[in-house]
Amino acid sequence: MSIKLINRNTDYAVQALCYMARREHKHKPHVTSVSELVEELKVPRAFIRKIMQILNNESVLLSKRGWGGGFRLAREPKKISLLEVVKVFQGPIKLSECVLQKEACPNKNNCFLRRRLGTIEQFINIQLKPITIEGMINGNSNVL
Amino acid sequence: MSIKLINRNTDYAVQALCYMARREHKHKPHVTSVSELVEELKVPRAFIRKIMQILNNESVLLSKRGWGGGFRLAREPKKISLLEVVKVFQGPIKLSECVLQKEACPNKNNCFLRRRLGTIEQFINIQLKPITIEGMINGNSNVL
DNA sequence: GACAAATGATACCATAATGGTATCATTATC
DNA sequence: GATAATGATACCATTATGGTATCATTTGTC
Repeated sequence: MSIKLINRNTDYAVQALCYMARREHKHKPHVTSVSELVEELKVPRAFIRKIMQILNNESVLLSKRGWGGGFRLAREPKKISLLEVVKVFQGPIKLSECVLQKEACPNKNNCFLRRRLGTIEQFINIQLKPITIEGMINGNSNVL
Repeated sequence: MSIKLINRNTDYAVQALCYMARREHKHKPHVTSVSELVEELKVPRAFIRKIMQILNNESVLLSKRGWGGGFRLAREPKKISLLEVVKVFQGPIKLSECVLQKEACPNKNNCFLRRRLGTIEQFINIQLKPITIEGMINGNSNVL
């Protein structure tokens, strides 16, 4: 029990995207199948499959069906951000939501708190946005 | 579905603590019963009761049993921080945990990511620490 | 065209976390 | 002793998370 920002979906998704980006770097137009991912990343087949389908629906990936099919990155790795992936699987980062219970907050404590949470929220977004798949496979931070 | 930093437990706890701090400010040694909180804050009785018990066990409150009993703040409002309350109900803020799946991360993407998450983690702690119950009832930020 | 290899869509399931209730025991005051 | 409070704890319902399974569809190869 501890607050977390990245769950298994997101984690696997990022791993898959990084793997595909590395692959693409070598042999240009590489189509990656779920089977390949399972072998390489040692992740549960059915689960990663669902994740890939979601990424496809969200236009992060392109898919090709049938024999020799699989997935490809829909964009350059430097144009896919961690923040985007997080949002796909865990929704937007809206820390302040929680405080406005049922009705709008009656006392202004909450409003004060909400401002502060807003600051944190903004910071997280700023920190995560510049982290791209490309940045991750190169291990450089771009910013830090 | 959206990432959140404060859940209902924490929210109710903060509301109760703020109420008690305000009360104490007027009539010095005020003992607050669960019944009073239920009336004032309109929160479910059994639930807030459990929350108060936890805060008591964690030395945020002192309790008095029997007739005329109830709870009092164990410390001055300015010495009770939001961060402390969050930790009691939601555990420490450890955003980086998630990434180190099962075994230690095999590739250094993760390590890079972890550093960045560490930065965010630190920021959240720095932002939340100076927010005290006193600060909240006065509506001033102390820092911002 | 038949077959096989892939994804598309979607329903399902198990476990844990969250939000909330209930009960019995104990303590303290009147 | 009655009553008003907390202490401890077990329980329950709903939702989120992590993961599986199934059937339909597409597509390349023979």
